[in-house]
Parts: sequence; structure tokens; C-alpha cells
Amino acid sequence: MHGPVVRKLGTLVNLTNEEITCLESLQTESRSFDRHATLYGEGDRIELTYMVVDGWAMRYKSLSDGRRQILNFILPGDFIGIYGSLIDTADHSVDALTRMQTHVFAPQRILEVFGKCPRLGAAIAWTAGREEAILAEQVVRIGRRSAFERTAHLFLELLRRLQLVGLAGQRSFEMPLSQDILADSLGLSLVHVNRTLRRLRQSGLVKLVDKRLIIEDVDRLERLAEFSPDYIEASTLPPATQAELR
Amino acid sequence: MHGPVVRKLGTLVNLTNEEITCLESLQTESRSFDRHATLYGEGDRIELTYMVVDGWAMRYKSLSDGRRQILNFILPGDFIGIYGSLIDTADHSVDALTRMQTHVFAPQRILEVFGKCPRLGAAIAWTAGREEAILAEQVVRIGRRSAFERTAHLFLELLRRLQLVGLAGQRSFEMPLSQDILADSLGLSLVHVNRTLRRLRQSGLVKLVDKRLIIEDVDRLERLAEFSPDYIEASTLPPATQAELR
DNA sequence: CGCTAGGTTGAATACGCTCAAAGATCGTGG
DNA sequence: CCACGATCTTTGAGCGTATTCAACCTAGCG
Repeated sequence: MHGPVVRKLGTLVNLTNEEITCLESLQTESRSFDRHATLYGEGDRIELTYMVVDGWAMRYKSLSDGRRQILNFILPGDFIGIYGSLIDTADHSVDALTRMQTHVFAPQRILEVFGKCPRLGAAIAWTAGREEAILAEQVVRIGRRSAFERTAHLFLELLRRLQLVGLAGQRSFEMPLSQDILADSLGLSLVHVNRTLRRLRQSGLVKLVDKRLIIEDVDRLERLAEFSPDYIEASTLPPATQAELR
Repeated sequence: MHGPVVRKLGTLVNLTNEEITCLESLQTESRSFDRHATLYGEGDRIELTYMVVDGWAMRYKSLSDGRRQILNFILPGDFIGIYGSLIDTADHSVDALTRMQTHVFAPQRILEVFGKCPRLGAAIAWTAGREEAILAEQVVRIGRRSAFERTAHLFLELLRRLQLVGLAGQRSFEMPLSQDILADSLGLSLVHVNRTLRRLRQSGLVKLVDKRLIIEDVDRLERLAEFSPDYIEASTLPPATQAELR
């Protein structure tokens, strides 16, 4: 069984054995983190790149008076610090939200992959593009959606992203997020998140059992939140690139 | 005199003549757009990449009921559709905010540059990373700052970005944005933007003459908005990459 | 058993929104 | 060159969504 990274990149291009070997060359060293561990903080030099095998993390920024905004959530299959070879100090922090398991390597290793396995390199670059698309959707969510829509929309995004790596069912997934964390992601107050969740529950749209989020009617919630999953899934690399990278 | 792209990339790496030639190979074909022209819309195939020589544009998403959120502003020196070789349909739209002048080329040309002039390629890739950093800052701005801080913060961002390409003075620049556009960038209503601008004016922080924004006291405004320009400027490429790309 | 982290609820307040209408500015055609 | 329409700005009034403050409840863990 392959890890979440292979699974995710595999939906994009059919990885050859050589490419899988190439990817595995990045997976020589493992490192795990406890909940609340800080992988790196604002201003730190970025010396390492991580591939997340298991667990959740968050990328965030803090203001001096304690306000905090979560930029996005990092899930299994995601990379942390891919831009390490291009940017030397971090402009945000990354904390583990659960216990995490990762592979670590030097950022320059990515550049080597581009040379050796260009098609795999393209798939990894695509990953970076998708990350930007997720960030863009986060801007719209916070800027132009109501608290109700925002929350629903985030849940649907998490559902889809987790499905892509085989960690969510048709309509449910483990969600290790406190309301406090949700608030800082959604740009809302903790109290208002609590009330919004209640509304979502009372409308029969979601159920929350233990830490598992169950979406009662995915279609209805998608319509309500005007959610479209295009920005998450890989269609394929455009034909031009496919040809270019042979 | 070189264009804004050379100027911007030049702050990052000292471009050799060969690299400048390499960059100029992307500037063979020009195209200009009228104000309000749509470069591409959500769902369109991305077939071309643009380098902006002059004029402003915006990247935005719309909801079905007419709500609109601007993701970021595109200024001279910026690229549009760099991910063209990786993503085949656009998940957002790009409209010209003023008359624009650009250079166009096929997305795959970027890949060629990576091969021929790797250091220049790295500088262009850095550009993409910076774009993500700007988007991240937009998330924080909208999610966790007050209307007053938001507006001030955006103005400072625009000042710095324009200074980088030589299009702003020490404390002022041409800003071709209506309040309606500002509102959709800041996640506020038009009316509230108007009132916020008045407050900024009455506090003696900014002045708006014709379409020129003058920041009365940049330091004070930066402190007030908790603005730090690190995410905009190039420090340098990290040493590891410099070595790698020789 | 007591502490801490997280969840729930109420009450009062405030920030920003909507609706509405009236000026100002600019480009264009008569 | 002026008049007209279109676009953009300004202001008032009332409202609503989301915030703050505060308290209490619950579960898990040492």
C-alpha cells in the first residue's frame, strides 16, 4: 500500500515505477511531531521540506495583539515548505494540530526531482498551484460568504481533500478541530462558530459525533454553500505539458 | 531602459546579459487590452501567459448572486497565468482595470526558460511564491483586521509593490481603483469603504488627489496597520539554490 | 479529586450592511 | 460647447450579523 502522496499524485498522472522510485528517494528520513509542536515559525529560516504522511497541521499568521488567522489546513499528502529552495525565511508559522508523521528532506532535493523525473516534478509543481487555489478559495470564503456558508464550505473542502487521499468516507471524516481553531480559520469569533454549528446541526445538515463530522446531505450542503470541487481535484495536466515532459 | 519585469527580477538576482536575452525571448509578441476587458474567465482554458508591462488588472471570483471577491491586484511586472502549463482551466477571472500593455507567450515557454536559464527560472518561480505570499496576507487582512486596518494595509501593500517596479514615489502612487473595486477587494461594502476612506483622510493619514493616493506618514500608517513589507520584497534566493543553479 | 481544555449559552454592544437619495465627475454625441 | 447619461462618490437612517464579556457546564487526564 502506498502513502497519501502517491495516492494524490497518482490521481493526476499514472506514475511509472521509475517515478515512484524517484518519489521514494524523498522518503528516506522520517520525523514525527506531537500535537501543538511548531514545525517552523514566522521569521525562521526554512531549511527543510516535509511530506505529511499522517496527521493535521495548520499554516497561520499572528498579529501582535493575539489575533490569529489560519491560512489553510495541511493534511496527509501535502507538502510543507516546498518553496524552501526559493524563499529563505518563513512569513508564517506551521503548527501540528494532531500527532503527525512526516518525511523530511532538503528543499534542493525537489530541484533534483525536476531534473530526473520531470513528469513527477510537474505533478509536484501542480501541488503548489493547487495550494494557491485553495488559498484563493479561502479568500472568497472569508471575504464574501456568511458565517453559515463559510462553515459549510470549509467542511466540504475538507471532505473533498480527505477523499482524495482516502481518508474520508462518502459523507464523513475525522475532524480534529476545536471550535477555537475553526474560528481562526473562518475569520469568526469562537462564540459565533459555536452558534453557527448549532444552526447547521439543527437544520439537519451536519452531525458531529465524537470528533467525526457527518454531512447529512452532501448535495444540499454544496448547493447551499455554492461549493464546487474543481479547485481541489486534479483534472489532468494540460496536453501541452504532457508532451513537453517526455 | 528595461521594463518592469526586468526591474523586479533584477532586485532578486543580478541578471546577466544572457539571462536578459532569455527573458526577452518571451517578449516577442505584444498585446494590449482596454479597460474592462476580460483576459480570461472562470472555466476558460488557459492557453496563454502574459507579462504585464503597463496597467492594472484584477484576479477575482464571483458568486451566483452577484457577490464578487477580488483575490489580488495585478500590477506591471506581474505574470498572469504562469500556472498555465500545469492547470488547464481557470478557477477565477482576470479583468483589466485600466488600459493594459502586455507580452504574451505560450505557457510551455516558461518550461523552456527553466532549462536554458535556470537561475532566471528560479527567479520566475520565486515570483509565483511571492504571489502566494500576497494571497496569504490578503487572507489575514480580510479575516482578522478591522475595516480601517484593512484599507490602510492594502494601500501600503500597493505602495511597496509599485515601488519595486519604479511606479510609486516615497509615499504616493497613481491608484486607478473605484471604491466599488476597493470594496470587493477588502470584503467590505461600497458604503463602508467610503466611510473608512473619510476616516483615513480625517485622521490625516492619507490624501487622495485626482487618482493619486498620498500617504501622509508612512511609518505611522505601517504601525497602525501592523504592516511589514517582508512578504513583498526579495531578500535573495537562499544560498543553497544559488549554488544548485550554476 | 481537581485542573485544564473545550463547549454552550445569555446579554449587551458595535461594526459593518442595506436601502435610499442626492451630488460630483467624466466622456460623448448633438 | 453644452447637455445628457453613465459612473462614481457621498451622506443619512435603520437594521442585522457577528463580537465581546461573562458565566457555567462537561469530559478527560494527571
